[in-house]
Amino acid sequence: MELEILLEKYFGYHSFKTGQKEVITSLLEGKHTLAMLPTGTGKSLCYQLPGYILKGQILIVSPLLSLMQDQVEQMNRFGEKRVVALNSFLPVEERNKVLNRLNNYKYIFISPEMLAIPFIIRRLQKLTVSLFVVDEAHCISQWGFDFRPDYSKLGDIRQKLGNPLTLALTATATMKVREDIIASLGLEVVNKIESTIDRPNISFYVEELANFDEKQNRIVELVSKLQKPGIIYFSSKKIAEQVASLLVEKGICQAMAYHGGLEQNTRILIQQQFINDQLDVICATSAFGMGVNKENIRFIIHYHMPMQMESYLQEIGRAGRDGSPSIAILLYSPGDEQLPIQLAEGELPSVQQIDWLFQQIMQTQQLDNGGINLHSDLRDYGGFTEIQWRIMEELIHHRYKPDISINTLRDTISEFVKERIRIKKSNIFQMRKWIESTTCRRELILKYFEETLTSKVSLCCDRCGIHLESYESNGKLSLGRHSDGDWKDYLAKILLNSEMSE
DNA sequence: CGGTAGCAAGCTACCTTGCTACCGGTGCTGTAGT
Repeated sequence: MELEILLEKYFGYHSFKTGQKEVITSLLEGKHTLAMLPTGTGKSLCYQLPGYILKGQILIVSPLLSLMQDQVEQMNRFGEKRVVALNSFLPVEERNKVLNRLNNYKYIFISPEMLAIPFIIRRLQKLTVSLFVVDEAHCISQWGFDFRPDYSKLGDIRQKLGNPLTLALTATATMKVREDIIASLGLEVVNKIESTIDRPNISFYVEELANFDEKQNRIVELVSKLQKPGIIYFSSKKIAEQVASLLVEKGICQAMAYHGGLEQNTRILIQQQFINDQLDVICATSAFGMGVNKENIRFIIHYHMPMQMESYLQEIGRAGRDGSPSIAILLYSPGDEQLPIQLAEGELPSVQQIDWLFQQIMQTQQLDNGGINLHSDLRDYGGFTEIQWRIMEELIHHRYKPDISINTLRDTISEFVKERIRIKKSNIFQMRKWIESTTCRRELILKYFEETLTSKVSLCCDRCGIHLESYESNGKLSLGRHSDGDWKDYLAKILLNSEMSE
């Protein structure tokens, strides 16, 4: 009862959404908690409310600067001023001020990278962190092994902060990812609160097309007929821009491309315009989506397949937050899996590069108790990308021990890299298996997340095709991609049927 | 793997064809003074 009073007092809500109270109760009982709650169920309340009960600071690890800024602004609007985002947005002078009076803040948002800086940890150690929160905790597993290695240091940091009570929040995590999160954070006993990942109002549709041109034409067709707004996902910044221009030139919709290559301000502007309904369609790379709270997204089209089922689920999960019927369409051409495979291989250093680097180390460097000193010239000569080089630095630093030989070190690192590529390829293969499968797509996704489908939804997927079959039996329409007008009618019928079934 | 940019050869006088090399996604970040 007491929790409801706090909820009303500080947030103005009368009742909790699914899972919130359970998570908060678990934390207040002192249990480390892994909460898997669907997006849009107010995950941030799960750490904000305990802040009014627990003494000391709430430290929230967040993956994106923009996400932190949003949270801080939102909390300020709710009247909570003791909030700060400790990151590189904060000018140095101000950052020092904040660091000198951290005690005045109740909620501290921080990136894993900043959290890895010894100077920052020393400051944080002076506080009493009563709750350590990892927001979007699947990033530990998705990014921690290579792209953002600081994600894998959170366990050490937790320990340095005195093993505080911990909350890991995510919307999509397989059993394996949940295990990664728990192991990486060094948690022993964990209370898991999990809700289904199924989104019954999102239908699945996979369509095979011969090539690039067909895909492009199909996108034009689909976007002109589908109810908007929507997002189209690409694995290439250039193609995202091309398609956005094409859609605008043809007068089909207000579209803009969104990817990591754009200026930070431009990105914020485009996202805002989309949220405010000034844009119908975003042609995006995987950079788009985290923290986008838009209720009425009606379709998600995949021009390229994502690199794993988790990413796919996260991306399509941005549709239909309002509960109305929405559709996820994936366009596939044979051989599409080659692009993600190339991306996966290119992210990690190759075995050849590793061998070369260790040759250089053996020829030119002396080992001392400080470990291996890597000269940055080697990066350029060895043709390492920024990410590959950082992975090498991390691995060498992390796995070097004075009592192992340099050859052993090289071999362990090579093995690690090979294993990572094997896992990534297997994720891509899983994705392709789903695309090619002839059975119910929803059932397969749930199976992938170790869930079973309990009740069949009326608008499921192209494989279930209940509505499609009944449609065809009228002898008029089919969902073939050659039937221009039919598609619109088909969707109209989908929407009508679902309204009736509600 | 598949698309494309850039260049050279081939064929005929400006355009086509063919070869090669290359690219493809996600984000964070301490500083100054001794």
